[in-house]
Amino acid sequence: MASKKQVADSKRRIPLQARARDTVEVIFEATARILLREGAGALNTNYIAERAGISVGTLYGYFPNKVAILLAMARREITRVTAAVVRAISSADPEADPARLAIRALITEFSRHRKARRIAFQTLVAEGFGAELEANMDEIALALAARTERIIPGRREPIPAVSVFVLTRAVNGVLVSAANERFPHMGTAEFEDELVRLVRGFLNALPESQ
Amino acid sequence: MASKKQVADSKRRIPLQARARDTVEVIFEATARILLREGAGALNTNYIAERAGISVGTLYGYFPNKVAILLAMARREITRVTAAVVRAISSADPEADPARLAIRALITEFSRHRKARRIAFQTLVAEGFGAELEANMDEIALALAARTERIIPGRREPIPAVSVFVLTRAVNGVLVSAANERFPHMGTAEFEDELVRLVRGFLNALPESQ
Amino acid sequence: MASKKQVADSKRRIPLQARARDTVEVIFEATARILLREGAGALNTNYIAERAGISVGTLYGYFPNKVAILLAMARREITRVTAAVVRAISSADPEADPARLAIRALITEFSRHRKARRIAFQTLVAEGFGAELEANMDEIALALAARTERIIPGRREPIPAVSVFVLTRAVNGVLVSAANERFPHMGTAEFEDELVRLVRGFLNALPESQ
Amino acid sequence: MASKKQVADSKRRIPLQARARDTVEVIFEATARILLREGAGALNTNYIAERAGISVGTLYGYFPNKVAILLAMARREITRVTAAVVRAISSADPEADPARLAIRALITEFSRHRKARRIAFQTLVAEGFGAELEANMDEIALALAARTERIIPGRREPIPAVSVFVLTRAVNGVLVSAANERFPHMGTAEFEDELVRLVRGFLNALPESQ
DNA sequence: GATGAATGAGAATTCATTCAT
DNA sequence: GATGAATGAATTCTCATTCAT
Repeated sequence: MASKKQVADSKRRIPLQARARDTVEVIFEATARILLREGAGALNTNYIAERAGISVGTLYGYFPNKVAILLAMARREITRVTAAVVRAISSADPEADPARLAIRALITEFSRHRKARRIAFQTLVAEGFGAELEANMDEIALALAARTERIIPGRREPIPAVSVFVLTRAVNGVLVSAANERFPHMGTAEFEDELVRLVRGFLNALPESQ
Repeated sequence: MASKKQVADSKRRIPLQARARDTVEVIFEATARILLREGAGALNTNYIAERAGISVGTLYGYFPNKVAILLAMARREITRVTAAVVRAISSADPEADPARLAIRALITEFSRHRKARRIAFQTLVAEGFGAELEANMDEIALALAARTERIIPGRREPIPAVSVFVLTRAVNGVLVSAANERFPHMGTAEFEDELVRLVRGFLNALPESQ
Repeated sequence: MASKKQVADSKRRIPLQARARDTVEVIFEATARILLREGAGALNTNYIAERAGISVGTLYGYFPNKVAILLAMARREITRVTAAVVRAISSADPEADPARLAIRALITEFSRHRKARRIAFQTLVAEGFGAELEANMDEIALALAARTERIIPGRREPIPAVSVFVLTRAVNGVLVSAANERFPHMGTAEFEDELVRLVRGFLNALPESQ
Repeated sequence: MASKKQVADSKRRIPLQARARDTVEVIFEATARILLREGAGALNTNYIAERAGISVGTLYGYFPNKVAILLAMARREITRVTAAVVRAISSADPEADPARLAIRALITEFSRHRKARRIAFQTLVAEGFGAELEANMDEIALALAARTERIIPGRREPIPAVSVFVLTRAVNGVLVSAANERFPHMGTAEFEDELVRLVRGFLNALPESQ
């Protein structure tokens, strides 16, 4: 790693055409595969290009530097997860428990790409881009908060920031660990139930919930 | 030419004598200081040795490579945290809530060395030794489980494995995030209360708790 | 960190294009020059690159390590010597003694590059590729054997394997020693005569030479 | 390799006592084993000491530097071979052919230690100590020359220097190759016969052999 | 005499990035 | 747009040798 320059390069071509989108995809896949199979230590731009079946020069046509690749991967992942959760909450059966819907969506998303995504995230945190990554959890929280009343019937005041922090990071922590440790119950109803219990238990224990 | 890298490690100086322990300590301190003040990108073996006031050769007498240093640091940290929590639960005032004692000890430990430890941990996970990290959480859980009755008055059956998993990883997730994101409430009573609420809320919601 | 050394060599630039051949040549020349003028102790990859007027990185694009350079040089040299001798035997005056032609060609070839080739050869043997060296002698012997009748007039049966071994290694031993010891008579007619005498004397002493 | 200093160190203790002789022996054995099993590239003083079961410090008590170890090994070997051959020529049945006796002794000696000795020699030649090593062959030649008349009945004039050179290096070359290539016929009567044929054939072909 | 931790100059090797084709 | 050879600063790692105990 130890990058020297990280100046955003605005004149890089934006992936608009199908070809360009393919190339980016191919780069992401190669990166994920290396991260997954050989670890962060084996990740380097020449190797990514080789595995992606393109030349380094081409790779640098799409990303200004190595960190940018990881950053783009992580951002896309974040966007995906957030969108999936928000969609789940919004579009679903109005009878259903929004917390459970959110958790179900999160479990589904976290089951994909597992390790590669985590390593991408970690690399980024190590490079100092952690803040951006955490922000998305608050976005999800926000979407849920908009339905506070449905989640905590009768409650009107917004949930305190500290509580939001604890709850979101708790859920995230469970999912990350489950993905990392290849937790065997990851996809089961039991696991979902436990996570829901975690959330509901916490919310029910909130004070002046009235 | 083309040396075959002798069995290695067997010839590594083993930290047994006082002098050796000092050297390892000095290497850890230098590593932590660099990580803290200059970031992971500035970490290299020559620099560690220089800051530690020893020669590179000596450093390589104790660790086979850079990653090994981080790994050793992470492992030591794990041992420390686990020990501190177990100690807190065991030795303390029998009136006190064991869950709160554990959380308080965890918060204290996670507040130390933040950045250095985080990078060491990330290395450990990135290199595929994540299992060790998780193992210690289960050790803590075990210590707590031994006091199930005190934590959940009246309950006799052991808490199910999935529940233990969810709870431990939830707490860990919150603490890791708080440390990583330099969460401003990290040391406050409010934060502790919220974490305790997370735990108690979950436990109280457990079924057939009788 | 801890890179796993990607499959390697597959990504090594393969000397096919004119440019690449030039680079390899330039590396060989620089290596030979250093060996010649400053000895094996002064040979290191950075220095080779510097003398070759290329960057170390480029050098590593063509050879995976220092030993590989010496190995490649030795192999090329083997090929050269063998080809020169075979050519001498085949294309020359039908009146001439093939044994003398072969010896003359060998002396000519062994007089070139002396030191550089010797070190390259030694490396090859020391690294366990000695068999290659020997293989070429057998190839020369084969070429000569095809002319057995011209060499030993009247003889029909092939020369026994042990005899071939002794004769080829004897000639090789003399030439190697002459090159290594900077034998002052190396280029003289007297030296050639003595070698021819060695060969002829041996052949004439062969039994059942009907 | 690439030693910087090679000043002979006269104040080194001379191996006189049994203990000292043992230590030297143990060092030689370790060196030979490494050379044999792992090649010249794996040879370093720390490793030799480790394999020899002594400390580096002790090793340096017996040899002033790394090259000195190889040199001592090679010298001892040379002395052995030379002595064995001279002994064979002198003490044996006066009826026997001295050339054959010498060759038989040489074969016996070359069958021992094979590769390790060769690598020691090569290393030394590469370090510039080749001349000394070659000298011994001339010593053997001298011992044989003293019996010229017995070897070439009737001849009085000494054999010319060039002829001596060719003959000694030829025999040496055959033996070295046989040892290196683990020539299967190394110990057979046939092999001995061929070598004798090489010598006798050459000698008989010498001019003015009145 | 033996020990082995420490030294540090020096050699090997990597990899992000550029740029001429 | 793509290519991939070239670059070289930066790092990792080695090992002969010393010397205090």
